[in-house]
Amino acid sequence: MINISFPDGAVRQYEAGVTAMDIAKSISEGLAKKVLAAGVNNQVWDASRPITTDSHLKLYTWNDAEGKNTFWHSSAHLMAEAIEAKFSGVKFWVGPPLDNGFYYDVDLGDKKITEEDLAELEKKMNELAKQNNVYIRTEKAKADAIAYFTEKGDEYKLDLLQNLEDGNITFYTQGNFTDLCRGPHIPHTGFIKAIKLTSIAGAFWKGDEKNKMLTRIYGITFPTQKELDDYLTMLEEAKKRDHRKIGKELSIFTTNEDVGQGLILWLPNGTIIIEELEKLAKETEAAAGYKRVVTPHLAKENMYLTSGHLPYYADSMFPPMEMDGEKYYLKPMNCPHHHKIFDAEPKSYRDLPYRIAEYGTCYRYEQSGELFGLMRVRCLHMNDAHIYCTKEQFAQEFKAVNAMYLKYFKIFGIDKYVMRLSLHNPEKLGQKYVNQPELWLETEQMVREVLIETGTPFVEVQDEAAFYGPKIDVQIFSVIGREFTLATNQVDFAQSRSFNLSFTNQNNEPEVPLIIHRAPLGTHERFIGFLLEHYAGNFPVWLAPLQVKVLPISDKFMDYATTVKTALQKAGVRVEIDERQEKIGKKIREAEISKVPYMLIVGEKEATENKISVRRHGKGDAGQLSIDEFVHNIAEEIKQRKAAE
RNA sequence: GCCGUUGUAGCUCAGUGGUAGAGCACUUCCUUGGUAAGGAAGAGGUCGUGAGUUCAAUUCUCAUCAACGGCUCCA
Repeated sequence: MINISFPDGAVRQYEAGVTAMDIAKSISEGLAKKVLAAGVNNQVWDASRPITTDSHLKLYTWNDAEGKNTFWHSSAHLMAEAIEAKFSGVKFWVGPPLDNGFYYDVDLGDKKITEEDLAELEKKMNELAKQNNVYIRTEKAKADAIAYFTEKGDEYKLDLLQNLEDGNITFYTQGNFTDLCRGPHIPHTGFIKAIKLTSIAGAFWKGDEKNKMLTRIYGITFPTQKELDDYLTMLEEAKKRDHRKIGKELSIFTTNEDVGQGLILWLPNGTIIIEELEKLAKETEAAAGYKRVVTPHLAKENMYLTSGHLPYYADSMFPPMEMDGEKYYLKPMNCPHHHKIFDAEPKSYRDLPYRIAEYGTCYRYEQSGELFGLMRVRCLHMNDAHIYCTKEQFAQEFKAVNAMYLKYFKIFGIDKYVMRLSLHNPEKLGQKYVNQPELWLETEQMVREVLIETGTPFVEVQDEAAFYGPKIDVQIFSVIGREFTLATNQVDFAQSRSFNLSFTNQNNEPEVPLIIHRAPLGTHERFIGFLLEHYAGNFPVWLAPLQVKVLPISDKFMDYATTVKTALQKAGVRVEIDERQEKIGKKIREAEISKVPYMLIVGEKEATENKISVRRHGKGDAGQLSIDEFVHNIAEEIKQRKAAE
């Protein structure tokens, strides 16, 4: 007999060789029907795997991440079985679970899979799932496994085997499909009741673009049809918030083939948002002691050799323009220009921290396949600034920048983000990162300490630093789940040396400053793209391109509507009158659809009483106010940059 | 850049080897209406672009441009 202890502290005795499934059954049949996997001494096991020693046991169901992962991993195997049944001779790479669903990378050889095939594969999967085939775990010696896949001619699984230790090699079989797999798996395929194969995509083998491209098939499965339906509905809802869709509906931006890929044309509505953001940034930066500068979009080759951009960043730069025997580059970042400004006049320690800010226009050659609406573009406007400071001043300056983020995030109500400490990769020193190993470690530690000291939760990620130093990135997710860096706060120990920047310290000696690169509002492009999704187009009043729409009941009240409009315009409010000969219901409907925060309905009643009837977007009738009251209220709401409700 | 899909009116989308349709938007007229769509008429597209096959191409083929889903890469 062995002792099995449960999360609640209970300990019960079972025969050695008992499975988690047996134990679940001994508790209740209902529970047994839901168990997908087991946690045995903090390892995830098959619920059907015999337990032979005293153990801690957790039972995982669909409600646990471990349960879902196992479910989706098993679903990947089920899909593989269906693929093998339909396409003979395919080879499989890996099929892991994802946050939502799973994929399998396959080499289809000469064959091709199309969207139409997905429906057939789903059908086959459903058929196989209904057979309640159990997932059978077997162990093999490495030599046997190698022999097995050599005979099969499966170079992918042989490659996987290379990195596995002998004695731990497991296979799983369900129905007619056997795969090299660490597991674990759900008890049988019958748990999988609802299946949707979502897309086909190419994926480089091992994620290396030099390797062959495999076919990746994505899918998602659920224990019930309802959950699948809910998931698909949720996806549809998310698509409605997509900034590309809302951006078009609200006339925020457009693109044009003749202008070029990734080059955004900001329409008047989008430009209003840009100007409001710049106003906020300029106020905030002025208060924080930044000075503003303006620099050109171009610079000569030599500067980018000095800065390190050409050695480390050339792939992201547009090719040079030649003029009078000189090569000129469009700037991918503002920093080199700013360094020249720092260097334009001698600096003493009294001038530091020297903070210069610019809404700089940068051009980056992003590969065509990476462009994505406003989130990934080739011409971007950065909320940029550089702080030149001493080592002693660094922590305080860096903290002040972090505080600035948080202040902005509060204004915008941004609360779903991940702070990422982005570190270098020592293996890529000299290629992707400047070759100064000690300075990397030293500055990374400085940044880490600032984060710890301020109690900011963060994750550390290797190989995400800038070429000139470590950084903190604020990661956000688009509605369709893509991750982006929204804001960034970076240390640069490299460029001040390469540019020979110095200041005179208190001992009358030259000293090299540290540089902080920071962009709390990121770029206009990405920030507004994010905001469109964040607010689903329902901007707070201060940001809304049109803040008030006056809706006359009929054109008899056009004069009064004009009086109202004029009063608002005088207070700096963005206001229009709907002058069309339409019924009020239609005017309201269209104002609602265009997401104008305030609709003011004016007719007989209002005109005689010198009032307006207020309707708040998304909320409906908000009662009557005098013109003066309303003007005062909205002016205050705008001034305070009140959050969207 | 790579793999795959797509490209028809301002928008959303039908459709066809014999030079195109719907709804909404737009224009005009009627209507002057009180909190999410009043009625009628009209205008609008050489079907992304270029070549090829064909008596004939928007439809088939190829190339190219762009968008979308991923991969790789990154604010």
